[in-house]
Amino acid sequence: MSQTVDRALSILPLLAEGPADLGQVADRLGVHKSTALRLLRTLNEHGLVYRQSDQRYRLGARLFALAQEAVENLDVREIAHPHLVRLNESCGHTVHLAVYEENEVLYIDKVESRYPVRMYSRIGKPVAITVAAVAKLLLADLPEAERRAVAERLDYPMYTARSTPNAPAFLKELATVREQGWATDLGGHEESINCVAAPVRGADGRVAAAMSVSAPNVVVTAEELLTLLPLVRRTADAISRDFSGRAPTKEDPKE
Amino acid sequence: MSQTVDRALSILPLLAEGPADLGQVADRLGVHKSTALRLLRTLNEHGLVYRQSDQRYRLGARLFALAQEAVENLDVREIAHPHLVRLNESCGHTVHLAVYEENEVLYIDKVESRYPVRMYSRIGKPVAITVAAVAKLLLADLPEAERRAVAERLDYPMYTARSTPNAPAFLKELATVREQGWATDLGGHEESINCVAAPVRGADGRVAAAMSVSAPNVVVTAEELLTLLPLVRRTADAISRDFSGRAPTKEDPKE
DNA sequence: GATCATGTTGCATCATGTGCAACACTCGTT
DNA sequence: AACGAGTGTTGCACATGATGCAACATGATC
Repeated sequence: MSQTVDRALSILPLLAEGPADLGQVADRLGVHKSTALRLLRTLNEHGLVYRQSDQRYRLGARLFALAQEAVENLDVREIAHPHLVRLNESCGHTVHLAVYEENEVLYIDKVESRYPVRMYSRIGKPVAITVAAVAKLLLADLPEAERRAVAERLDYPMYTARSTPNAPAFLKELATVREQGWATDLGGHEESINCVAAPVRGADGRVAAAMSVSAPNVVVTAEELLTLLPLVRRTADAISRDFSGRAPTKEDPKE
Repeated sequence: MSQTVDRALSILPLLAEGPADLGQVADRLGVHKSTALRLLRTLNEHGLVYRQSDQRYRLGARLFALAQEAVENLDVREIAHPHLVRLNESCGHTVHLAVYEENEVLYIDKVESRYPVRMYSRIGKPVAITVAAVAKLLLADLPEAERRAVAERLDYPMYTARSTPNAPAFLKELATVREQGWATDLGGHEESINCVAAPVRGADGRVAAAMSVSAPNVVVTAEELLTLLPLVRRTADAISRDFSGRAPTKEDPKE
């Protein structure tokens, strides 16, 4: 669309791989050094790119700040947070909130387990989309055609023996999830970790987000974790009510 | 420098305030709607901006992913992490790692407290620069002139009665910190929270990062927390050794 | 069904971004 | 010291590509 901006933005993922100097950037963009220089300068002025002491460029601090502000401003997140905390208080395990956006599912909130053995994850980190319970819920709600399309173009890494192996298996699983209105991940991502998840729906009934409770085998067995399902579903429903009750993506409280 | 890119990037902070529609964006940029549209489209293609169901734009998912990758790739962070974990295991409190970059100090790593009462903070979030112990260490090491300049242009919000009130007081504090090689924040940000911090130095002796241990009054008193100082300093020194031993910002292991 | 607000497209104009070539600078080499 | 390789930087002439306009589409409101 806009060539200049397109080039400038292409620099970001490139730098995400690691610091690079002017020449490398110019080469990989396929432009003259002077052009790359001007683009980098502009990015630098906006704080998206930082020039370190050895003159190489890397991603800048403003990027974090922007991502921060963005995540803080998500309506669902704000509404859901207190519920997640309460759920964590009553069961003690790690609680996640995730949304789907253009082929990615990502965690937008997390309340840490109170047990010493924790699960690795981070807000903003893309989720293992083919196995995570929250991902199943979010994808299961997509329109038939899109769901198929997404399923087809995904990779199916075998994190463990229980990982979803391929697109047909995934679609089958999505159908089940869609049917029952909740999802699990029993050791599909990490051998010893299980999750149960439930959907948060907006005013239009579409799944707007998904929340899950995760715990390692060493703390509770899968069966024990499943006994939490009603509680998880109740929490998700409560969030849905709060979320769809007011500001159904439409009007903003302020401005 | 590059007008088009400059305009496009100006959209990001604007959207960080909250979702906006095409008209609003065009107005605030001072350009024609069609121009704003093309810029937004380009941003959208790169995933930095997302178009929500009501047609308004907001910051997109790729932004998080980028910030994630960027933070994962920071050399200091990678090297420091195991040390931070070990420190957390031996004292149980929240451990932070922070760096300075262009007028901002931000947390780049964190190990959560094992106590139920936790401190609010998040990786990527800019730190209260005038009071945080880590900020003092990072700023204290800047060259005289820059330190002065930064101190002058900062705001000095009075979070509590113990917050640093103004530039002269801040510079005085920085001098002390520089002298003694460690820093504290005793209720300067949140009334009930205290921190002790120590610097991580690169091969050139400059402060490359700073780490801190934080705990609320209800868990340990300020005096008790101060007894951890030697341990914190030893940890920071260990990180410094690891960090300056190899890859002192110069050559990259790979490529 | 008329009116308004908003998003979208095609196009002519010329401002802007482009690559080039020359220059500055820092290293490491002899 | 002098040299040369590698890299970052500047000024400039050219034409590409970004711009605003005006016309069209869409959909909400009355």
